[in-house]
Amino acid sequence: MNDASPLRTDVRNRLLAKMAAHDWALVAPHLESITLKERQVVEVPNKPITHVYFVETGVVSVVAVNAEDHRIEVGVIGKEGMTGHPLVFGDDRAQHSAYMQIGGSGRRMPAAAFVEAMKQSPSLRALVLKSAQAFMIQTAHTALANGRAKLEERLARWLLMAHDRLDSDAVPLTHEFLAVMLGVRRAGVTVALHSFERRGMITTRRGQLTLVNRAAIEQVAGSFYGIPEAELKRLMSEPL
Amino acid sequence: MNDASPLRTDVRNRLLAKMAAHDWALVAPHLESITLKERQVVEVPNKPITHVYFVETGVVSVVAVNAEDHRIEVGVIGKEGMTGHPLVFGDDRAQHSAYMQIGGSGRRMPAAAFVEAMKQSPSLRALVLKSAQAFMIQTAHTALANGRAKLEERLARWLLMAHDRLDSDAVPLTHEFLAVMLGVRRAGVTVALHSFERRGMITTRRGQLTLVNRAAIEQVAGSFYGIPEAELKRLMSEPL
DNA sequence: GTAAAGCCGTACGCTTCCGTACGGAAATAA
DNA sequence: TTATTTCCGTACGGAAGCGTACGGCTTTAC
Repeated sequence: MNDASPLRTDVRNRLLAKMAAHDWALVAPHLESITLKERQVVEVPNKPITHVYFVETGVVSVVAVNAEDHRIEVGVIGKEGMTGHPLVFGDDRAQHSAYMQIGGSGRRMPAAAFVEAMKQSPSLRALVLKSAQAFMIQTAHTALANGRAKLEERLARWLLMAHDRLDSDAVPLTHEFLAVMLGVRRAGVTVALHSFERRGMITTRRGQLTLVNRAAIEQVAGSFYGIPEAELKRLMSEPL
Repeated sequence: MNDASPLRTDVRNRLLAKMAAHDWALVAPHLESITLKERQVVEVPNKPITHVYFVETGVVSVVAVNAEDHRIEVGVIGKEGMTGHPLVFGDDRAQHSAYMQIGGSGRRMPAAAFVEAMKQSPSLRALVLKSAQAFMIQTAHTALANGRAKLEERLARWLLMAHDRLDSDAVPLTHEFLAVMLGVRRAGVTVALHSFERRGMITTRRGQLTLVNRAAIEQVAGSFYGIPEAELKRLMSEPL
């Protein structure tokens, strides 16, 4: 498997990195490096997907919304994955809202080019299907956490998922946005983060918090964290 | 599209019914009619999937479970769909627990035969991908309901989803099982169902409830019900 | 027919989290 | 600098739902 193509040396997205050489050759010409600013919208519900984003730094929030504007995050995407899963299923439009929750950078390619590449390569299809499956598992466990976990457990889970996708221990987010993602009160997040800080698990300052004791946070999240991560690892370490 | 093959006349599963003739020809020889008793286990977490089930009557619950045995239903499957979605993604094992929540009947085929048929037919792949996507949308909205809806709203949503998949207005389930699926107390379900009954929305008797005013139940569920159903319709009415 | 098991109705105290709101501190804009 | 906005800390009453439990009714098993 030759993946020593010059352009690939600085690819940090794990899907792009894992692609077979011939799939990379299919995809690379259409890739565009792009900075992803926080709050930048990536997908709009019921609108056609314009690009597939391969995140390299930063975190995308995928947020389900209903007719009464109730909303909640159903999953996050970072350097381990890609946006635009509906394309993988043969659909052309997004179901959920998706936007950069934490700014960063990545590559993107037009949806049409992605669909064309999928059509041409079974191995590429296999790879992106695994990515979609990993995301689906994440969504299922989000449903589990939403239904059964307490605020602190869910918040800890979210911090761990963000941490997994960042290169630093700092999470540049306001309480307000954490609250929106979890579907809880802003004030509730403030109190919970305070508790975490008092217990030496994080430090905080305006608009940012920093993990300082990940193990303790894992303990709070308990078994609500871990399965999607283990499954992702399994899926991505399997041979194509 | 010739779908007048003799065996197809009594096919009530919508996926099987929608298959192109050549896909049906690929699948049919491996199908086995089967009765699906309530509580019958269909998939076990982390175990290989043995069969794909095309439900014709009855309802399958797909339940996510974590290491501490917290569990919650992440989706239901009836005559509109199939079990064994991980196979569609190229995986051979189940992530979640799946079992007949309401008994019925259907057809099943061995997982290996299903995988082989998928390999041979792009149109079959396209169809089952749509089914998987529809289920994924359902899971996302379950996550939304779990995080933001009240018990009554969630219960109403569940009753509607079950009703959509049954041929009668009767739902043969105990409060206990409804509670397990929603991840709430059995007593909470009892009280909520009482309220529904007082409001003339359902009638109840031991181990069974009957919808009598579906519109009223839809009103309780509000916008937590409907999007996955609309999306399913859209996906299944699209050309392949 | 009697016993056992399963299911439902109800209750009480308690935890969690909501809705709302207000003031102050920090950052940003003018 | 000053004004404005954003963000955070805190508070209070209240709603929702939990854990637990007990008793009675219904169905099933023997």
